[in-house]
Amino acid sequence: MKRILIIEDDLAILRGLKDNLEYESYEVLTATDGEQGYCLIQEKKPDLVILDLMLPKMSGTELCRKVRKEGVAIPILMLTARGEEMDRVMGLDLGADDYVSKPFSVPELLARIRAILRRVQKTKTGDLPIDLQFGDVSIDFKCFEAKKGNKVLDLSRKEFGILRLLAARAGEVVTRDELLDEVWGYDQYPTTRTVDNHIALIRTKLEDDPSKPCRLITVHGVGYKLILDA
Amino acid sequence: MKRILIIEDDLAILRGLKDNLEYESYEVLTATDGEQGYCLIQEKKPDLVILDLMLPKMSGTELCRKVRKEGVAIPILMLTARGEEMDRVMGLDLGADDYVSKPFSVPELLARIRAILRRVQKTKTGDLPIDLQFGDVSIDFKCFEAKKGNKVLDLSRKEFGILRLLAARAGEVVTRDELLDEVWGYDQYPTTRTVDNHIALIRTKLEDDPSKPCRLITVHGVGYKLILDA
DNA sequence: ATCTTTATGACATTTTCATGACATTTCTTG
DNA sequence: CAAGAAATGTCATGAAAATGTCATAAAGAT
Repeated sequence: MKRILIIEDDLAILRGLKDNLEYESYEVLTATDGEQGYCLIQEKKPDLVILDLMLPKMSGTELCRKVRKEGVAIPILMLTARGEEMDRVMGLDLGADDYVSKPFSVPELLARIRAILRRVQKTKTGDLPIDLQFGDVSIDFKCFEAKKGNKVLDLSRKEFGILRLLAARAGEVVTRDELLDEVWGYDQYPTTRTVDNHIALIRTKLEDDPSKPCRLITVHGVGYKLILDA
Repeated sequence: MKRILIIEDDLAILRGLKDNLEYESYEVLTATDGEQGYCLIQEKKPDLVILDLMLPKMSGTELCRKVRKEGVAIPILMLTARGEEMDRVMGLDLGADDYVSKPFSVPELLARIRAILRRVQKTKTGDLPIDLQFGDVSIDFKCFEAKKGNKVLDLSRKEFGILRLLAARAGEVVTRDELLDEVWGYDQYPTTRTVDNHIALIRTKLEDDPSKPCRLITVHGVGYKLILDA
């Protein structure tokens, strides 16, 4: 679940936002002044900060700059009053990721939050491989394309996901539970047997001899691993 | 060099602005009524428009709305008289990027112009393509024209928008949510099914066999992608 | 007003997925 | 080494989810 920190001194707005965000099932932290907010960023490492520009103790401007100076990359969404505030925020290049003018529409704010989180997510999966190649198999995770020799393989979303995780940890053994958590997510609970079935299906698609797998190896009692160089 | 169009019927103000902007080494175009201004926007594609609210032939309000309706994203800075006008502009969301009240300070105006241009620079979604060509289809996003073979296709604004985003990331899969955010914007909330319908419609227009798409490909569970070379 | 564009919903179709039964393999333990 | 237990492979099946298709209605433009 994503954790969002709201830093806002207007209690009405703060309350309204908190309720809305919690309803969207985000975990919400709140602060009513800059210093408190700064501490919470350090301590709780939220996934996103909603930051009012005008704040007691430390202004949003100052806070934003300070946080960025420390190299913290947490996405920040600025709340600003209409008019002059707006270009001051953008103009000063504070490093905010987006901004919304008060009074704002809640659905729009939610949409922007989703968009920011999605962008971050995308750059974060940068640790995961974009391309994968072994033997005569090549996979492009960005385009969702896979080929064996010059034959196009038809892989499903889950299959791409499984391969991507295995590839990210090529050679290592990955347990079924890890696969379930990463590929399926925490809100779904299929059995570990489901994983086996998917693995078997992937084997039929990209092993030379699916009954004698030499890429997708079973480690009995532990999990599976992907062998790139063979 | 950035090109700025000033639309203003008060010749004294017009002249003053032009001189100042040219001194700042912008390329300056001028118009003294709404219609003329509208034509110049189409023809010269300025990087920014400074628009007086009260104009002969076509008011700034009207012009602004019209331009935005056509999907033109050129940044607009509104000039308004003090008082009620301002509220009216702010209240009606015309789609202007900023407002300055007369009488204005020149340095402030210049600062705002810089801020807007910087902002636009940044948010310009990567570099969206101007032209697109694949198979017997060619699309000119600048002129909003599309042809298949020698037949003119009439694509709607949304359809152009969708194709443009897909083209900007040709080959990659683009999710429905990304399409909704980029093409529709954050202030509208159609369902993801709406995207499907638009895709289907586009297919009928530019696929050879819409029931067997080979350009606009569905990636089940993920999104759509555009294949240029096939 | 008339015509286009757009959004939405119903329904059909396709794809993906989870599950369980049974076979096979691997491991363990005597 | 053998037998049983546990883990895994294999396959078929039904359900669920995603998408295609079409009709309709609202919104917007001319």
